[in-house]
Amino acid sequence: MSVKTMPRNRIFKLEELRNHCQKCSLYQLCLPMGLEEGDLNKLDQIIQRRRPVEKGEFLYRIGDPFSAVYAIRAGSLKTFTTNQEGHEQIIGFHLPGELLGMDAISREIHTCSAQALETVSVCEIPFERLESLSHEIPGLQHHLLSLMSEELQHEHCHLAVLAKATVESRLASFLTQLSERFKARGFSATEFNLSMSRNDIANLLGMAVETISRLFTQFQDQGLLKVERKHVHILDSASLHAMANTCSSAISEEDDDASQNSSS
Amino acid sequence: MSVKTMPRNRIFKLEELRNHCQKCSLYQLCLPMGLEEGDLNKLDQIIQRRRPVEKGEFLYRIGDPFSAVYAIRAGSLKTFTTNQEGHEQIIGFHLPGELLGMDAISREIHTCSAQALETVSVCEIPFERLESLSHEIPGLQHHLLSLMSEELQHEHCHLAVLAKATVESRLASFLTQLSERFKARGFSATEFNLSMSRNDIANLLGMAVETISRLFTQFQDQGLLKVERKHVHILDSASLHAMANTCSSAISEEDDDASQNSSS
DNA sequence: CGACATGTTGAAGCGGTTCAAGTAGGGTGG
DNA sequence: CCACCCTACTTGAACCGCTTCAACATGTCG
Repeated sequence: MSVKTMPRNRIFKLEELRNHCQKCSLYQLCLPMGLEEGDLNKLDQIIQRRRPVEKGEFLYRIGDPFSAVYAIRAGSLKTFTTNQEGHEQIIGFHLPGELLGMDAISREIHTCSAQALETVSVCEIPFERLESLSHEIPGLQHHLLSLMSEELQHEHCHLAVLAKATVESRLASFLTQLSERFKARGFSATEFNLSMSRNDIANLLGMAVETISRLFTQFQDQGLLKVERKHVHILDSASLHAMANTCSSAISEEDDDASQNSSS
Repeated sequence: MSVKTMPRNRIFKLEELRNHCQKCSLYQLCLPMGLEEGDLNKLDQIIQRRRPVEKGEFLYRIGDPFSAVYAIRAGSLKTFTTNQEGHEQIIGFHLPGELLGMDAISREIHTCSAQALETVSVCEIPFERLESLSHEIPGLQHHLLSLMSEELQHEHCHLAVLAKATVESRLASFLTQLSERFKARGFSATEFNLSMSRNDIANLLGMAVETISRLFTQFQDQGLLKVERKHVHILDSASLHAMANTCSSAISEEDDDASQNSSS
């Protein structure tokens, strides 16, 4: 019933371990989507809370054996691969409510590293137990597949951006998507802090840091946004969105009113 | 027991519908991996064979309702998205034994189009039935997740290539991976025909057709390969592989002897 | 307060695109 | 079977978007 001996990680207060998913603010984003209360309890029982991962620390590294997936409760991370020459390529930034590590399923070792951009709190979900639970709970299996499918769609858009988009379009696309993700989490879509460095953004978008810097100034001069170090305030999200020219599958259902909102 | 009324598609001879997965040469690549005989039969019963898809025809298009995934039996396809301006971005080329369409799970509509590069034969697998079968068959659920995880890994490498690699490195990476995929299917790893046009390759790798053309001549001059129209003969796969500089997760388990093979 | 990381701005250089022209297949109809 | 066309591919030369290099500014942390 209660969580058994916890592997090498300090655990949190016991009451937090019970019925936590129901209380979690990330309810819709994370795993429990569409599950019934009884099922939620079952899920809760296999979830472990790990001690916070401090900025710069790794949640896992390339080559680590795969044993669990991680749901982000707070903070943000970056995932990246390394090529033969040791060059680091950032795959994505990850926000609360997202599930990390599913790409390791087939090889049973992690194929990218996950590093905290700020202090991060995660739920560790042993994958074997999650998998067997998916056999009992119909919605869970579908939800796992669904999450991976979303990840694929997102990568497809990222591919399209890297393959052909101009630098303006890349940054616009990045900011637009980030804005929408914040919005989905109940934060402001127009004002937020970047937890990642310019270097990380440049890396993700396949360009030079200097170019990112120049673009931020350019966007500011054009009145698209205000930026001061990490803080970004989007002023003209419609233009930014038009500039982004993302692939059609990236378009959310509420795009129309999003562009109406700020076209004034 | 037998397959019911087939939706709008001509069906093949009835005996082909029975126990087919066991006889299929793509046994290890496709779905049945690690399943027992009884399970294979269950799977076989939900699989439908569609009439061949001719070159240029679509298996599905962006926006089509998602009802099935497709296992490629013969031939090859390309999948691509379209951005707001209508620009087509190729996501990947797909060979026999691969499963197509899983990226549509979450939205229940296809987010990319799949078009045949040559005459293609596919097994159509109604997704709802595949999903419920996954509840009965433990290995199947894992296999589905595993396939999607592999797809993610592959996209990660593609991302890394598009973000930073030089044009030489991109084409080398493309050829190396294609070669390995042919090898895995029992074809020659050093001699094969490209089913896609130079245009398609250029699009996939985010560069101009002219550059692809120049690179093929350059590679030939360097003695890395011989190429005549669609036919490619790789002469120095070791150098090509070194040039590729792919992300480490792309490295297959047998890379060592692969590079030894041709380093003479 | 100094030292180091991070970010900004300017100027030069180059990798790859774009434009332009030409070549080669491959299919069609006479 | 050949003449024809059209598409796919190749090759050359000019151009330009972005990177690279360099110098400086600004935060941040011990």
